[in-house]
Amino acid sequence: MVEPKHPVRTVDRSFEIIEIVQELDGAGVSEISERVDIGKSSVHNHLNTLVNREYLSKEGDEYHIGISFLGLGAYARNRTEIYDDARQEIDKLADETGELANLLIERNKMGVYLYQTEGENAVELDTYEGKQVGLHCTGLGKAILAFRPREEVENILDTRGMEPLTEQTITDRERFFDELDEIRSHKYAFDREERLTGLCCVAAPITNANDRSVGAISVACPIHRISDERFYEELPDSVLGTANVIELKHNYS
Amino acid sequence: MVEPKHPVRTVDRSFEIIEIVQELDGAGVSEISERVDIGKSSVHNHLNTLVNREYLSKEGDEYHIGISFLGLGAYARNRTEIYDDARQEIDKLADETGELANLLIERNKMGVYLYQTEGENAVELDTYEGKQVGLHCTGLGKAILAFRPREEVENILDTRGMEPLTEQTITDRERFFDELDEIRSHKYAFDREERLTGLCCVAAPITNANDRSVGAISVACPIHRISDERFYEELPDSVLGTANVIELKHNYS
DNA sequence: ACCCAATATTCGGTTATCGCGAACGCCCCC
DNA sequence: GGGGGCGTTCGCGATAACCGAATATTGGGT
Repeated sequence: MVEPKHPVRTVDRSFEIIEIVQELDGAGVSEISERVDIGKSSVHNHLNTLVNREYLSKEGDEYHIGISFLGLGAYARNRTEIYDDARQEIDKLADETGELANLLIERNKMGVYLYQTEGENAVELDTYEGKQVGLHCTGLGKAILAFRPREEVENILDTRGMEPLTEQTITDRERFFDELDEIRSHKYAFDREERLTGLCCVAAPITNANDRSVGAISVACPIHRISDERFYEELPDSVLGTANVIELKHNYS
Repeated sequence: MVEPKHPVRTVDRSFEIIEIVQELDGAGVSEISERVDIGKSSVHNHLNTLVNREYLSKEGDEYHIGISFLGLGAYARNRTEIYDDARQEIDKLADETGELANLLIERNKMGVYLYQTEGENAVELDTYEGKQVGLHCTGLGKAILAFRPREEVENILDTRGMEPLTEQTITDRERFFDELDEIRSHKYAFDREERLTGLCCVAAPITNANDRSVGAISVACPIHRISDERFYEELPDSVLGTANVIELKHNYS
């Protein structure tokens, strides 16, 4: 997390370009050149170097993210502790509930969606595998933080802040810790429009033998389509059950 | 596919380092330095620049592939024509057959595994999402090539060669084209230990409205566990059925 | 069919910076 | 407690990354 003493600027520039290509959903030389404030010729060299290595693809005059990143990404995901143990169970959870089921882990003080499966009636969302979100504003993130030492949570909030994404996002630190206490006692967390207006979810942590969270799972659904009973009883049951199975797999095999 | 006139060497070096970190499944400075033939100090600067951008992670004295690549990889996968249409059907196929079901596309004259799901009795394999393989040596690859113009296939074979991976890999070009004819007439392909000894699979192309393949799906299983009837009749039925559903989704929605 | 504008691409000179090698510091293992 | 193998820091010199202008290419409008 420490700034390198001698950063390789050229590499920084290249990844900046890659990230811009993703953000813009494909872009040409001139457009990128303006954005990164590097001359067109230089941008051109970067782009072609990356195309040559197949990390970008060139489609007409637009450059796009190449499929080679998938190999690296899937590899990184497989290296995580819980992906393999959780995957099938998430599928089942989505199947049972008909909703969108998710798996999130913490990495570098951020939440990273590792996997998601859409049930029959799943909402269409802005989440995708690999997407990073602040830990303070999702049920998943709260579930993870509830099973981390307070000082670690403080440290995460200090670094990443508590930017509100909706009117419901918790921004008061003391209230946030109260909520974590609550979550710790039930072993599941609710999210009522804290990250996205209209969206609610029920999440549960996956903890290891030392009662430290290694990730969290959730079911998400539109708030206007769900009864109180389902939200406060059925879904927590399903999510807790699934979390339990994953924990068993993870800790005793 | 053309060598850039003015490659950005520093970027090349960085990606070489990244690829070595993946190959070695995590590595330290010295080990990498020897492999890429760049001084330790320089490798160190590259590594820390990448860690800073969270594309690598540092675990003790070992550097590892970072989860950030997953965002780029998943993004690239979602941009493909058929991933979204195929995913659920592949799941069903794995469920029905109990075996390992795969989705492959062609990119840059190579086969890229986009998705795979393990059924109940699935073999453990060396494939993972994002993995690239030669198109000539898998059932999936042959299914794709069977529905491409001959000159395009020639071009692919010229570029990527026909390196044999097992004793069964087809290396004779005329025999290969005969096989493609055969595949074209049935709309499915067999692979009997052509890529991996002991492994067989049944594959079918996904074609678009112009009868050009946009990908292929398959079921893979160990050759010693399967009866002739299942291999030559049941599995082709399932695979063809699934391919058909995917084609409908893809072409008419 | 033509032209014009916008974009991608090429090329040579300049200077930032990348990589080297030596020195330092650290930790583990003998 | 010492030695060998690491990772890390630092300053110098050569390299190659960047810039800007010139050239090629593409597409759209009349």
